Amino acid sequence: MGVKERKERDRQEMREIILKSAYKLFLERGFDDVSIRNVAEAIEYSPATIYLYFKDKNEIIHALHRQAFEMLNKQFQPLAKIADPFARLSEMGKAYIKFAIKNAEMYKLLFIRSEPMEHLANCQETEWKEGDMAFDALAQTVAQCQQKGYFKNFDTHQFSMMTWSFTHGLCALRLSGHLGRVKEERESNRKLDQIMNETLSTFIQTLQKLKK
Amino acid sequence: MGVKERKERDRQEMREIILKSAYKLFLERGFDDVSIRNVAEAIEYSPATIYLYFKDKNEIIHALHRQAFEMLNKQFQPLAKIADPFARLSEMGKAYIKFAIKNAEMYKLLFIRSEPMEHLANCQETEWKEGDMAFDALAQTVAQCQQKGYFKNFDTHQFSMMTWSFTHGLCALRLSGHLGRVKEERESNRKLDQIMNETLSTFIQTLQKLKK
DNA sequence: GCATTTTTATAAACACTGTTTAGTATTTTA
DNA sequence: TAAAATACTAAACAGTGTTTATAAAAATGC
Repeated sequence: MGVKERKERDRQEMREIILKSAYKLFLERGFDDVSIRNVAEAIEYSPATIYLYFKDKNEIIHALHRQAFEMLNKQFQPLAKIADPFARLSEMGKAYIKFAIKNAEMYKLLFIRSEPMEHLANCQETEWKEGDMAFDALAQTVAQCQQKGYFKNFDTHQFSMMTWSFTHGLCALRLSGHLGRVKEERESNRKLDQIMNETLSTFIQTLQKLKK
Repeated sequence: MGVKERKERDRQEMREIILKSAYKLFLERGFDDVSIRNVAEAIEYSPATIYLYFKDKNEIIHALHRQAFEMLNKQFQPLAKIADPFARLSEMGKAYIKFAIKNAEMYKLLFIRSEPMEHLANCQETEWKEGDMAFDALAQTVAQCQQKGYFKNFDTHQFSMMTWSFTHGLCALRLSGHLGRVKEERESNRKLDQIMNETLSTFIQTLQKLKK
């Protein structure tokens, strides 16, 4: 009588196959240039079959969104062992930027696209575990910095929001192509990666001076 | 023999009509939900006619992109009369955020969408007057702050990049719907506008402490 | 003024998109 | 083995950006 269980396993397996294929195609061609038909062709099923396993394209997006968040959180895990919280904060910034550059399409999915957030809102999900986990890692580090005397008289949450806004802004400008269009960067022959590192350094320097 | 001149005027007029209609529809429905056919219907011409005046949809986007930049630069103009450069910098941040919230679709066009930048690259345009103007307004203010003793030992350009990254990041997170999904913000009943202002304040405070 | 060339506009088509429906195989259950 | 449930798909629907062939209108040359 394990039929139902096996069917459920098969179902999840098929979902995984679809997601894996979609993920691969998204990385290759970018998000907007992959259609349901492309995914169907890749897994050698008809387009309609996809809709037996996912409500619509947004549900696929959202599933990948969760996976991408797990990837990002994994990038942060090794940094937990850095004892000095300020050094850790700095390395988190670097890791964040590195992730955004290396996984551009995934980063867009995580933080730039509106669809995943809209899907979340449509599902009436009030929680958002993956997102909270990533932000908490930042907020905790900020809190520990404050315990060590940095950023005194700042609200921990507000301060964390600020650092996230900065780092995201830098990544977003890079991925949208705006960074390379700034006059100074156009005319210099510095690589975009270098520009980003320098801008991050400027921010870290700024924070460093806040140690009372 | 002024026929050619009149025809050129008519041509520009038609381009304006198309742009005006497209702009209106974009504001109403958002960018992705307006098709060439919608624009054509609004101006009571066939879709193919649009292609006699614009190479493709991207050229329309780019034309609106330029107009949006002029709008943004106009928002900054009144701030030029603020004598204290630090106060001006602060007000520029506020004006920037206000613009992003009030003209969400235009902001997306300006700084989030990749298409306008891609179009710029495809045209082999090396210059970017509108963009430079906006950034220069920021860089000049930063430079004047430095003359007054703020942000000493920082590179003007790097520092300007940092402030832009922060402000853009904040706006981008808001417009993509991520801001309202942060745990603390979910659970508080503060308005998103208020959150943004508080985060900006935190940033301004941070900068203020950099006055040697 | 009339024929010829140039310009302007469009209907229809092309190759796509996400998604739904109706119908056919296959598998499970009774 | 017959009935019910499940898995799958071909075809269609309504839309997208864009191109092409064709018809109407306007400007030009004689």
